Amino acid sequence: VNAGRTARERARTELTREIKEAARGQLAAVGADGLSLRAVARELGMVSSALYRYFASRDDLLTALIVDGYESLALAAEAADKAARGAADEAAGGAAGKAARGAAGGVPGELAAGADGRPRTRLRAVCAAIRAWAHAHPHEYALLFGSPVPGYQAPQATVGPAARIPLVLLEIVRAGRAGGGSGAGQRPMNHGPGRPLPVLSPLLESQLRAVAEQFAPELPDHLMATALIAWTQLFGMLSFELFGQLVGSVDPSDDFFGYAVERMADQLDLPPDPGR
Amino acid sequence: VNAGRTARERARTELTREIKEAARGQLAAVGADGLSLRAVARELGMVSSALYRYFASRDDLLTALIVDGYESLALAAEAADKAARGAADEAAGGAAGKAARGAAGGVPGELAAGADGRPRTRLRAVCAAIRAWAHAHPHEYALLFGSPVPGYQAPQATVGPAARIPLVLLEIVRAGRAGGGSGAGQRPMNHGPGRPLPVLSPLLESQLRAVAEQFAPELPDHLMATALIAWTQLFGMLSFELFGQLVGSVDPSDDFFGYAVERMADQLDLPPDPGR
DNA sequence: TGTACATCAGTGAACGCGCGTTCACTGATGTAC
DNA sequence: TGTACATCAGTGAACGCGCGTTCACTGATGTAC
Repeated sequence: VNAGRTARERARTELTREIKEAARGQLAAVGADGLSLRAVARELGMVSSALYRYFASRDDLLTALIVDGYESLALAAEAADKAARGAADEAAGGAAGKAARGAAGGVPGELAAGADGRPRTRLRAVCAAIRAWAHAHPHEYALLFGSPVPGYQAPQATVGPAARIPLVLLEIVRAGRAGGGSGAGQRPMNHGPGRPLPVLSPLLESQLRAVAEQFAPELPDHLMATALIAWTQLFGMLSFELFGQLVGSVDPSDDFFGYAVERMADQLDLPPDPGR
Repeated sequence: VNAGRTARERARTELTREIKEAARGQLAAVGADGLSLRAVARELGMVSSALYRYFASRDDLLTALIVDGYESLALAAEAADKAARGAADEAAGGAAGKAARGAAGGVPGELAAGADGRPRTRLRAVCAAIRAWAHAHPHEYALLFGSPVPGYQAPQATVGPAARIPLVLLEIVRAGRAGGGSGAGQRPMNHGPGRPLPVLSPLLESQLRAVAEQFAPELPDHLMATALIAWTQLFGMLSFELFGQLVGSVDPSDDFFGYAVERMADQLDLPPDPGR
């Protein structure tokens, strides 16, 4: 595959990568608004106009960074899920497990300790991975989930990659419903003693169904809504943590985060840990 | 009070107000990073250097806008709560009600329809007010809760005003515990059938206690934690909504927001609506 | 294998812009006697 | 009530900076015959 590529082509992909890498460095140093083509060019020892051979404008470069960011975060989440899923796949050896391993190119040896494949374990792993990514790339996180860059309108290209992240969550919820050792997922959802769930408006119900039908058609509406709530909750916590809103209350917030994830798992009806 | 003030003094406070107003206009038009002293001065028909008589630097002006923003949002939340609380105060005529009215300078006539003073009603009103404020001032919202402005470090002055908002929430939770007509707040908190609450780590517990002791000492730890979760959840939803993360799922998100608030109320153990 | 032409990457200069902040100044407002 | 001085608001010019983007160009890489 690589043989057929000309020197020019290889140089081009290589430099495109290097430009984005330098831009990410800039991003980490000065934030999205401070990101300047000239600074990036300087760092690469090029003249600023040369960058226009690779990106049509500053906005184009930003878009590329955003897409890469979503992909990088999605990969981190998916990898964490795969690692947590691995052990159970191993034990079950079922078709689903094999398919998942095959698709993701899994290596049996790389399983994390304590990876038992249970949905709750997976949720913990995925949330921790997302949080770790956010902490490792705070400016990229801000670029993806913070205030929109003024004067920059995110093109359609960013929507697809962005959707991969909630998908991981939905998959876990689905597994929690199907697999649950204690049959927890089978009973009608309830979230408090003697307290019925709120009413779903027709509009909300149709919105939820539209989303569900693409990814998890068998999920009941209320569970789908709960997943959406969990999703916003997760990133709400991260934004508060990273943007300094929690200073003075639960800071450092590792334990609060962990606690909230457990509550989230309960809300999502994921079976509790065995032996409790 | 006003008589003792010199013409200079009055002109100064007036102009300070006008500058901030023009700056808020700028903010709404171009965002926080695009906010420029020169543009603000231009709008006021002044020369840019004149602004330095009122604000020592661009950062100082930004800080003032942030503080004003928190205050404006807190006022909106408090007013909504007061309106929802009003009816019950009227009926009960208790000391707490009178104190609240006195402190806030309440006017008996301005009660919203359906204001029954129940904690759940109050939560609904406050959440709706916060959301309305956010929608009315998206750039100010981004300034307060979005990515930090690069190169700008929020000074201590912004912490106090920021804390007023969660206080409103805590007050409602407290009322839900004390008042609950159905005695709902009295039983040990539970959030799912036969499912115990997650363990609170010692660190988290001490963090929660530290916060609680200032504002609501009698709140049990788990309820305090739930309030914190609700707080992050609320702003997580708003950020997703305003920053375009919900496009393609639950957009418009009015109904989703309403549903999430009901779930939040349930989590916070606020008594359900009568007749359900 | 060699030559002629087309494609492309990178250069360097330039355009036009707006920004935050400083500083010496003028003229108006306030204060003390 | 009037005068002398101090305080303060606003001016206008200037400093020094960095930015995104365009454009005509040179020289290297690729391609077709």
